[in-house]
Amino acid sequence: MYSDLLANLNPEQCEAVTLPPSDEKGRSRSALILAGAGSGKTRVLTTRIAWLIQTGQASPISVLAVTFTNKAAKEMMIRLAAILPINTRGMWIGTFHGLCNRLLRAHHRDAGLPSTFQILDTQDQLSAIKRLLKGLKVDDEKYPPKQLQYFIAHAKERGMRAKDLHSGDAFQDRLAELYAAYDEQCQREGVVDFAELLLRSYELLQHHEPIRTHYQERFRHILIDEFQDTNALQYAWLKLLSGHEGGRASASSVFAVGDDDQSIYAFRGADVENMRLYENQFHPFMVKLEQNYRSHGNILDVANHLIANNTARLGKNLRTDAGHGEPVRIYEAASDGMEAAWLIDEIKGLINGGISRSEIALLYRSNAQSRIIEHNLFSAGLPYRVYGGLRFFERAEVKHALAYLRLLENPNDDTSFSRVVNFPTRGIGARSIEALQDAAQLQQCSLYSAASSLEGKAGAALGGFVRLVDHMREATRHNTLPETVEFVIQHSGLIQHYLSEREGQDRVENLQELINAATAFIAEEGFGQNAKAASLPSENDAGTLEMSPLAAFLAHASLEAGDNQAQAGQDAIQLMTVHSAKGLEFTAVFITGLEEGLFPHENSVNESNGLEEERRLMYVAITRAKERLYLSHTQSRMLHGQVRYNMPSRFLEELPTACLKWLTPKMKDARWGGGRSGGSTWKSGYSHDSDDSQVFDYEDSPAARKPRLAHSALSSNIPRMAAPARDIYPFRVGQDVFHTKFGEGRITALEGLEADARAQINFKRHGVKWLQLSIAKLAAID
DNA sequence: AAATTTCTAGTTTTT
DNA sequence: CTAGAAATTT
Repeated sequence: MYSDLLANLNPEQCEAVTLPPSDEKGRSRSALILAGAGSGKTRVLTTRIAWLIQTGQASPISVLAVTFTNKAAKEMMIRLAAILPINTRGMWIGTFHGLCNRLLRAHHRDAGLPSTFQILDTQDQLSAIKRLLKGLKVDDEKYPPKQLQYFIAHAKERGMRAKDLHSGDAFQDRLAELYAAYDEQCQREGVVDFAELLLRSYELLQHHEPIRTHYQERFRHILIDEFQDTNALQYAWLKLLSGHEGGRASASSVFAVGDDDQSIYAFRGADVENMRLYENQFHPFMVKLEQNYRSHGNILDVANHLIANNTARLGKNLRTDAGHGEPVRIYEAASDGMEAAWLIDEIKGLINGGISRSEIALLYRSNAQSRIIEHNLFSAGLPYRVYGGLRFFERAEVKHALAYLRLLENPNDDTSFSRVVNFPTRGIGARSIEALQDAAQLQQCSLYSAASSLEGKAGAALGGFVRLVDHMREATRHNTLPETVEFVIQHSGLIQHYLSEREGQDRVENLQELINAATAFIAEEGFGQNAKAASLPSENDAGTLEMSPLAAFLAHASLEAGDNQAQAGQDAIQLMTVHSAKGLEFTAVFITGLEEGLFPHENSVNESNGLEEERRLMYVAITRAKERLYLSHTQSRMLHGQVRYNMPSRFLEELPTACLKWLTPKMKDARWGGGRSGGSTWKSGYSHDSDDSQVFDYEDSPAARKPRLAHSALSSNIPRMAAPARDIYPFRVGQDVFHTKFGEGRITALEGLEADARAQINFKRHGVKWLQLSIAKLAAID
């Protein structure tokens, strides 16, 4: 009986799960679930699928569930398998890219792709672009490969082909030409980049009516997670596949779950606007999930209060049944080193208090900030784990091995060819490659085919390489996947190369690990033995059936780059950027580096809507915490080899004071009569104890009430250790100054020493400027 | 082809 | 400052 499915849901969740997928006339109805942080979003999504199936309203094969990350897809799969008695393998649950890959494999002919097409990851794409520019003799100073890569990706994310782009601007038009050339190159080589997976499958559905109809009729129930992160192309794809394009009579029921307040990927093309578009075009039922099961009251209040500063929200307020809990603690340090030292102290306290290390997260806005924290954790002997960085399938040695494997599948993949033609070195230098590229250009064929046609010494070496690859392909024809991987690692000479290298031990291990990964892949995906019998019979219309295990493994390697340096099992403190913390939760969370310029980041302040995205980022960070939340900032920080003095983040000003507890005294200051928000000055005193007897409350502390004028900090009775480097400057951050030409302004940063010393000043009339202190005539205003 | 020096650009990230 | 790329030397 399906009622136990719903037994543990609150009324909102229950309403969402049981929304009718169609009305009494049999027309489909869609839904938009606004799911706040920690409101049980994944649970609603999976229960919805289970409910549809168990009530007989949907068969497993009529369900399509889309997520953004493999992790989310896997989690949904596991949870579903636990609820449903059926085999979930036949269901289409996966990432946009994974599902599109599946679609394109099944219909590669109609999509205009070879059956062996390979997927380029971001690195591969960049090297393909570099190669393209070189071949076309394009000045890569004027057209930086990175910029072209961005241009292409963004065009594709908006559904634009090169032919759709003509601006009249010569530079833009040239970029579009290069985009066209890039697409031609990819087509020739039989490779697709990430955005192409989506665009190509969109076009497949668009141009092939029978295929489109087939999938439209099959997928009667489409569910989408993290809807706020969709880009224009993904939205169009959804609209087409669900049959909402052009008002088709029997559209599918779409169930979208998202949180506009957690949209933090606009910088890579995500568009929250899709939520409003969806509302207007799909006319969905709307349900808000505002009950939070994660955080204590004070933490939620802080989050709600902060995010209320954003305009253009769909509007939502989280509430909890848990008590207020601890106040949110704020700490001001004199330097980044001091901040890290305080973190260590506080963490030790938490651990002594019984919180396990893996339940403590240290968050920062940018990766560069992790270094000093890591250093201090290391010195203190506290185990930690840093998220982000190189993942397994992105490591150079692994990519080399994969390149050989890809050549077995698809010899026309010039990116892979270039990567390993001379690695390990076999006497094929830059000159030979150039000759080869010319030959390939002339014959309009791949480097691989051109290699056999080349004469002379270079030709001999290249011929050797081609024969090596051909030999490996022949020899492994009847091998299992792990055997093939092992054979290639051995016979390509990769293992020998790294064995003879001084620091190659780790790389050798990673290559060995690749064989294990292949073994695990076979076991998990059920390739080889009786997996086919186990899957649903209706799967043969599309899916993994006609893919060779090697092709599937290569796609898997591109689409799922694997874990970051997972020190799994170890109980370690978690370090990561705020972005990568999305979707996670911890008992105790520290948000560090809350300074103007860092968080919000200086680059985003000038972007349109940049500040609101930064604020959402802060909202995401805050809502990761279950019981304890700490916010810290410092007066000075080493950045790019220079000491910088930043003001406290404006976000600190936007928090409700009743929920806060200052571990260091704070001083209130006069504000601008208008203009930018924030702009308080903080007293520079600080207590080394994090003992609560030293705690100062925002409004009530004696230090806060005592007026302290700008320059008094220099001559003050404040503890000396507070601001060691400050006396170097005749001014300080936060001070108001007068300039003969620019008028009144406030110092927002100081940097450089002696003759180099300069101040960043926010002038009332003339905006933000950097002025050399040795030149500019500045007078302090009392 | 490997080793060394010089230069340069430094948000956020998944697929 | 400092990682990674590019240029240059050996």
